[in-house]
Amino acid sequence: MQQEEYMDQKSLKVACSSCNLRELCLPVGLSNEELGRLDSLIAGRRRIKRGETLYKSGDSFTAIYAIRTGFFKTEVNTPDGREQVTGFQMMGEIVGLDGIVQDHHSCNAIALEDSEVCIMPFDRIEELSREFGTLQRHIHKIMSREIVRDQGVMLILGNMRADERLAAFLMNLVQRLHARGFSQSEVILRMTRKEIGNYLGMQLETVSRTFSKFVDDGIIEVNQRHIVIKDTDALKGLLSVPTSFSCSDQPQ
Amino acid sequence: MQQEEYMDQKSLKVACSSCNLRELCLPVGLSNEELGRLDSLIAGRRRIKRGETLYKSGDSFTAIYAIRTGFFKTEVNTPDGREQVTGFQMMGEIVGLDGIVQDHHSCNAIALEDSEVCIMPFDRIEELSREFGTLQRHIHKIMSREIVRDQGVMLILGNMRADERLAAFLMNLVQRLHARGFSQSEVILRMTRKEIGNYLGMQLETVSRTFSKFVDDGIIEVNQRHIVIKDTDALKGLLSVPTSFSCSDQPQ
DNA sequence: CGACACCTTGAAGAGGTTCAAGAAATGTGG
DNA sequence: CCACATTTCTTGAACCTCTTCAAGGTGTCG
Repeated sequence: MQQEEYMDQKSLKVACSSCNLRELCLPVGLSNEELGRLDSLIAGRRRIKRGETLYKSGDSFTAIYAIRTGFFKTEVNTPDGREQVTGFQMMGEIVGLDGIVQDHHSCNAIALEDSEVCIMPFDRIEELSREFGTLQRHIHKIMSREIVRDQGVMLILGNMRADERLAAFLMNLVQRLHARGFSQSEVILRMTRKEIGNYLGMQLETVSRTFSKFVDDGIIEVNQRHIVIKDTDALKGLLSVPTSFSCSDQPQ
Repeated sequence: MQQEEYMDQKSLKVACSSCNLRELCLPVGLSNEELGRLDSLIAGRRRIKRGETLYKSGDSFTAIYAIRTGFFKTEVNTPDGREQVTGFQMMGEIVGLDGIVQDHHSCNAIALEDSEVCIMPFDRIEELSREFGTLQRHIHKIMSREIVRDQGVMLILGNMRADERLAAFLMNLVQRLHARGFSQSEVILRMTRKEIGNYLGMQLETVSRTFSKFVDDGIIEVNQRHIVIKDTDALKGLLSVPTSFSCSDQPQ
């Protein structure tokens, strides 16, 4: 099942220095020399098919992963069968940081579409971090960003009503996609209503109904998973807070 | 207002090596030599009176703080006046990690009782981290622990009903206090019903009512902020998940 | 001792859940 | 490539948990 398809490093040119995500991923702000050294940090790549797990709760922690292509969700499970989606991750984003503290992962990372990740062994990261202050600082920022993102999710879950939650979710998604060169007003959702609802602390029926309400209000168009945002201001207005508060994206 | 009461480092013996929290705080697992060097990491201490802020959203980030005595809450604010309590921190725990990513803090840290913290300038931490792999790893674990804790809060906010949330909150609090040598069955709450409610995504009236229900069921005794847990199993039973899932505490 | 913040409890109401049914899309195997 | 099974999505209606509004009680601090 979990056949690890490690790629030959040379033949597939696994290199941050030539990756078109280098502005979004780990290497941000590194010098050319540092960037060259960084390439040695990638142990290889791995393809994960839709529905398969990159890692799951309890797996021993060895590496963090940079998403090259595709889309993931992370979820925590409880022994009594409940689960909570803790985030959706797209290309250029890093997953796996949850595993550091216990040397085992504490959540599952599941591909929502066929995906590919760069494998970055964590000892190697720590090693290089001791050498390069820039990389060290960058790793710290990535972890801090995750903490700040989580604060934003708590705000959504603790303070907002259904329509505000969904508006915040959509705005956040579109913003992150826009930073990657995609449309500011269109999204193809990679997750089901159920997964959205679980993430936002509501039932799938409520998600569906709220989408329908947005359509009635002329704010969006919905065709299954294809969402067109017709009135961005109205969507922002539902939050009445700057759209940055729950941004999982690279700020600096 | 924000008069920074830096203490003389020598006169007050600001030293991890002689701190009675060293088993819970930063120095965990360091050798004696490392521990000696670590002392140089503490730039001093600061006292924060009840109600005052250690740092607030927008403050420039210079240091993280180890709580020596007292109790804090962290909260994020939105421009439209809403706020969300993102955590309660007690002695031996670290606050301030939210500031790394933007070089400015993204939340407020407010003392819920007269408190004292150790100031640990972050450049100094990064410097020493490059030297000591043990410290480096430890910093990474602290940040990862915060991420895992936040996942637990998301689970509470996204999946649980009022009574489950409050039970989880109480269990978590008591557990962390127990690890610090306090009673396993008694707590003096340092926060108001309103703050508990805000943290748990419910109204203060619901918190109050749920406490009353627990009392009726013989699970706890309540005298204002003094809580006695009479039936730990019943409290755990309300969760039906191991009590570790939302633990903000030092696992390893 | 009085002012203020905090807590409790009741009653009415709203937002969201749950249950149910049907429609649409997707995937599978022949 | 089509037919069938399965998953996903939408919508309705009843119900329930939690919120909101209100009032009174309790504790605390100057």
